[in-house]
Amino acid sequence: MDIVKYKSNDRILLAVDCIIFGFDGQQLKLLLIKRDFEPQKGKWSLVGGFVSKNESVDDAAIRVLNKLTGFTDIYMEQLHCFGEVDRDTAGRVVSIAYYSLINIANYTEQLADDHEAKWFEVESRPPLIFDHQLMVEKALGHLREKITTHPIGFELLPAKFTLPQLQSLYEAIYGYPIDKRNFSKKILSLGILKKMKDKDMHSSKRGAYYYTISKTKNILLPSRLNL
Amino acid sequence: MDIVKYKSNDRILLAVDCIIFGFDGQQLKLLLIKRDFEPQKGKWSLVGGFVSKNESVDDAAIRVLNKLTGFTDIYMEQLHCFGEVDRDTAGRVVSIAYYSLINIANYTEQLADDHEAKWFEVESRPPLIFDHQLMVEKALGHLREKITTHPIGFELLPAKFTLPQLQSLYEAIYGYPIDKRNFSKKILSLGILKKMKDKDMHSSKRGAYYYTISKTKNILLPSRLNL
DNA sequence: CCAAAAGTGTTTCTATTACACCCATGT
DNA sequence: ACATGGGTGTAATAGAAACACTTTTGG
Repeated sequence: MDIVKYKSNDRILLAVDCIIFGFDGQQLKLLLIKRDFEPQKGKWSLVGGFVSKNESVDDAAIRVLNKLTGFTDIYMEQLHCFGEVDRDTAGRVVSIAYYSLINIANYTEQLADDHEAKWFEVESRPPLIFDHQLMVEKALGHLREKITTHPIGFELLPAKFTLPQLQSLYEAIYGYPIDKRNFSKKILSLGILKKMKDKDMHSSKRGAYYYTISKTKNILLPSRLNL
Repeated sequence: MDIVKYKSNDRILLAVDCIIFGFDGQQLKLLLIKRDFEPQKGKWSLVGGFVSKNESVDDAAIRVLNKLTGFTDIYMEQLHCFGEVDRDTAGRVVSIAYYSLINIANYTEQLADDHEAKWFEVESRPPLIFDHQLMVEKALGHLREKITTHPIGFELLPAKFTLPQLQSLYEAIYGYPIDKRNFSKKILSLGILKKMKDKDMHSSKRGAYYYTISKTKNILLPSRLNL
């Protein structure tokens, strides 16, 4: 198969780990699993897995995420390669971290039970194994940056969402409150939201109009949001 | 040494590749080498090397760069992991790409000759092996983004530089001209440059004042440059 | 004295921020 | 009728962009 083979003996175990964000309407959440193998069995951990020889690293990340959630078509982005020699206590493993945004409503209790997975509020997450804390922190920073320059927040919400919901999401990610007049002005000025005729009547008596993201538009923001 | 060993057989060759940027006063340059081993021997390539089992991925990148340039203390940042199955025609190799900024003046002809290395203008670089083109494009995008939010441009210049030099650098990276009045206003307003008493008399009869970056200051920009 | 690059301010315009009241409805 | 969250506009401020002339000095 290979025409030339490299001589190096330093083959290394490659893993992917996935920082999975969700949003429950109030808070930014993180999906963690109870690790079911040694070392550190029983501790909370990001979802991960080894990259096999005949799959791309991206595919491995997709596979790992799909196994846990059953979803395909998940927003996922490579974050960083974590390559310290002793990051995994059981041997040399280099890990490529990905983060993904999923609509928490699609994630059932059943799925969580099957994998001993649990959603944690990001800010009060438990201790994690290895360098997974580092990964989460880095992912958070990236997410905050990304959401100000690209319209990815919608991935965390249902297909139909209200402006107050979207604003809560931004507030949860940024960690501070935003003026709602300025928020709606700016978000709507992007021209990527389409107002629906119907309203969400759950959150208030008056109801809040639903919006959808109009996929026809180019999803690159002209500038940063600066909220 | 290991308490627990993972069972996976899918150990993979891990490489690092380095996109090395330099600036000659006019143009943004890229340091490439003539590959001296198969496959693709004789083609232009980024500098790279395999990650050995007992060094971190970051250390491998530093080692590779140091071997080529002799420099330590180089600005270097991890870019992305390239993990397609067939990216390397000689076998499964996953590569972690780094980009680095070096002061081209410190790089001697001797060093270049020793490694069959050559500086190319970024915009007219030769065809590169494997997915190295992709890596360069991604690095360029990152560099453009990074230089608008962090004061890293100085890494490409000598310790003493003039404002016109710094502006040329930004222009080379952005690929378009900048108004010099707005540029100096903005750069100086950051408060991280220190004006020297002496001038660079090479570029004009009048001479241009030298500046240095005052390392005492925090090197995080308060905001983006937006030039 | 002239060519060539360095240096410097003001105005216009655009984007961001701050801020408060009315609306619709279920109870 | 009232409490609750939804929706909306304007004025002040700050930042970005556009723009042209004077200075210095080697040749």
